[in-house]
Amino acid sequence: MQLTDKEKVDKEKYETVKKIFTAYLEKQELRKTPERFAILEEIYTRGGHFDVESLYISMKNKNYRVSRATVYNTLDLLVACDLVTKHLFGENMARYEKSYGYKQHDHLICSECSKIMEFCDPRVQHIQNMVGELLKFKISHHSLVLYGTCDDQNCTEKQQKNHLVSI
Amino acid sequence: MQLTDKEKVDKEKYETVKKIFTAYLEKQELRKTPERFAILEEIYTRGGHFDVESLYISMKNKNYRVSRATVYNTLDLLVACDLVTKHLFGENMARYEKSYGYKQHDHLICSECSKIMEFCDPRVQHIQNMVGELLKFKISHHSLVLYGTCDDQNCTEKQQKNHLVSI
DNA sequence: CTCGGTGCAAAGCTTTTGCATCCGC
DNA sequence: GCGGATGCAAAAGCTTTGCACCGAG
Repeated sequence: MQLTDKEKVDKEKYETVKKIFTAYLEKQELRKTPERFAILEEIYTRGGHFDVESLYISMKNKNYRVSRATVYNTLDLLVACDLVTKHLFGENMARYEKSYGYKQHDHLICSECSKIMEFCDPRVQHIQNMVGELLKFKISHHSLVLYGTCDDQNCTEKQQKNHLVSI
Repeated sequence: MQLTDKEKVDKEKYETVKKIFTAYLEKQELRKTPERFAILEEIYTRGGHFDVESLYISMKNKNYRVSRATVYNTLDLLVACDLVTKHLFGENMARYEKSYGYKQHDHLICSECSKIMEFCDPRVQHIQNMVGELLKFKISHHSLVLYGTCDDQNCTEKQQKNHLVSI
């Protein structure tokens, strides 16, 4: 079977994160189970932001035998070793995002069509450093989300939730 | 009964927000029910951040007959007319905060003891404006939360969740 | 009098937990 | 083979919904 360029890149990236995850599991004396790697692979070969249920469904659709419990458990491990980032975008549900090899960024969400966009601004880091020093906090990470409505022609049409696009 | 200075200020502030809420209800052609005002009063006479359950319990303890459904419904209205702000601080539960007469601020949360602190930095507003223009979004609001650990002597002792302090 | 709002309880949804079984080490 | 990890299902926790009744306009 022929792979597209994008699929090749994803596959290579997966090989790298697999090594990182393996090292993490060994250091923490956790077992290298096939489920854990299957979940990591699924995350790194699919695109953009996702929630637990859609990841679970994707794997079920591929006839992979996993349980929600294992998905939740593995996501916690992946967040702990910085391969995945967890977001709470004002919904009552967590969203996740692969984070290895992607530069730090923040999010902008359309309240109408739920489109998610990303942006970088170094000032966020400056604020984080300054406020941490001022209030004597060791800041580990931050979450900046801008909420608004986008200009998209399509926006008002597709009011469907969970329709996600990244730039 | 004698009121303290702080209680007087709270009472005066409540009179103001009561007018704002009344105007909002009239404009939206919603009914001015006693429950709605009782909830508003409870919020503006108690301090800091709160969650739905603690607000509900507070009112129950005062023998006020309310239902959780009404609390949720009224909070939505108060958020809609900008008298209350809703936050999702990375817990699976919403936190609320009275917002009339308080200047815009962002939050800093201690991952160990759940202490919540507040800070202001005008650069956040600048970032919001710039990014909105750049990506063609009409930004309505934002959420910036810094996560870390505080220096407090007490911090590691009181690992209890939900212990909140504001500055 | 009308019908929007309320209280109560049941249902919904995401996430966590308990337990028997499985399999990495 | 031991003990951590898994799958499944049940439970937990926050929020929403359905329905009969109440009361604001």
